[in-house]
Amino acid sequence: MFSQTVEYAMRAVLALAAGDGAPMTTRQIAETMLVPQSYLSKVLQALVRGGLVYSTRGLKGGFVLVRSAEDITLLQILNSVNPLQRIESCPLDLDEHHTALCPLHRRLDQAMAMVEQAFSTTTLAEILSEENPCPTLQTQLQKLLPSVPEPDKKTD
Amino acid sequence: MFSQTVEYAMRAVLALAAGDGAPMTTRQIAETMLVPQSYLSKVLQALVRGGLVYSTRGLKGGFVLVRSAEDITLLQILNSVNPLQRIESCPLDLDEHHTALCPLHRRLDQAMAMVEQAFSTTTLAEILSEENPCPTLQTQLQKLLPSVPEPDKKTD
DNA sequence: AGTAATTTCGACCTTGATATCCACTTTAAG
DNA sequence: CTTAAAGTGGATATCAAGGTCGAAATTACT
Repeated sequence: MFSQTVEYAMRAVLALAAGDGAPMTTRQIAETMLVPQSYLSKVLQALVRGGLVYSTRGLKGGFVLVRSAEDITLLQILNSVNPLQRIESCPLDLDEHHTALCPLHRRLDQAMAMVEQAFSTTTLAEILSEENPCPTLQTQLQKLLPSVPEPDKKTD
Repeated sequence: MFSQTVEYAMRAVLALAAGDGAPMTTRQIAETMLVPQSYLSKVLQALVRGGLVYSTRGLKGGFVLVRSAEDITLLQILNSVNPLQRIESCPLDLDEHHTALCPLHRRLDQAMAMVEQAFSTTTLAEILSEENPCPTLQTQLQKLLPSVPEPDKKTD
């Protein structure tokens, strides 16, 4: 239901949010998040155009988040890459005179509204603060950024 | 978020449910639901393979619903055309040892779960029973099937 | 200042999936 | 046996996903 590009975009922004403030290069993001590097550069450009990340070229350049993790929602990421377009009017209705949707498209639109609602209330900070049962991400991040703390692991 | 094919499939099944029990031809469905006829035949085949509609060839042939409108959900239509695949395990986690999803994919999967839930509890009968503010569909249906009643229109 | 190294940016190219059309074959009714 | 239908396969177009490569920008080092 969500495209590969959306997956990559979310991983990329998550990587930036998880790191220290320093610019991350495409390669760094690609390696930590296991995303094809050459495609990631396009996704990142979409995020730049979407106003979510800022890019600086040249040595020590890379990508940084424009806002802090608390102010970035999943919906913003989705929208800068695959804008979620709600159903405005019933595609079956030729003359767009009335505002109400037919029952079918009301359901379809409601489904999208639910996703929109859920994603618009989920911030990156929220995601990062939850205990993270994805070991790969932590491992990759630690390889790259020694400042990132180890995950709270149950001492067994 | 939903493909064109899904749109067409839902329109087609809705057309069948709205008609009398007699087989409808691809052309009839295409004209009532404003779907490209030549593509619709492929969508209908997917619905046949999905077990939702039954087809008979030859003269007086066409498509009929296998079950009644009360027993067909939007999810079944979606699944026979674009199977909604939930996220089973975090794509970042190479070795699939643990069951829990990471926070990001938990959200993505929750979004799909909501859609799945909404679609699985919506039947065709439910959609048909609501007052229908989509005039085009009614008009087209009446052209084809005189037995279909006029929509409840406020007598003005 | 000049140059080399690093990195994004942008423009093409390939591949695969989706959407659409058309012609031919098969099936069934009369 | 004719005719009306679904079924099937192939041709085509468009879009998404991914790759390649060179140009432009920026920093660092003489």
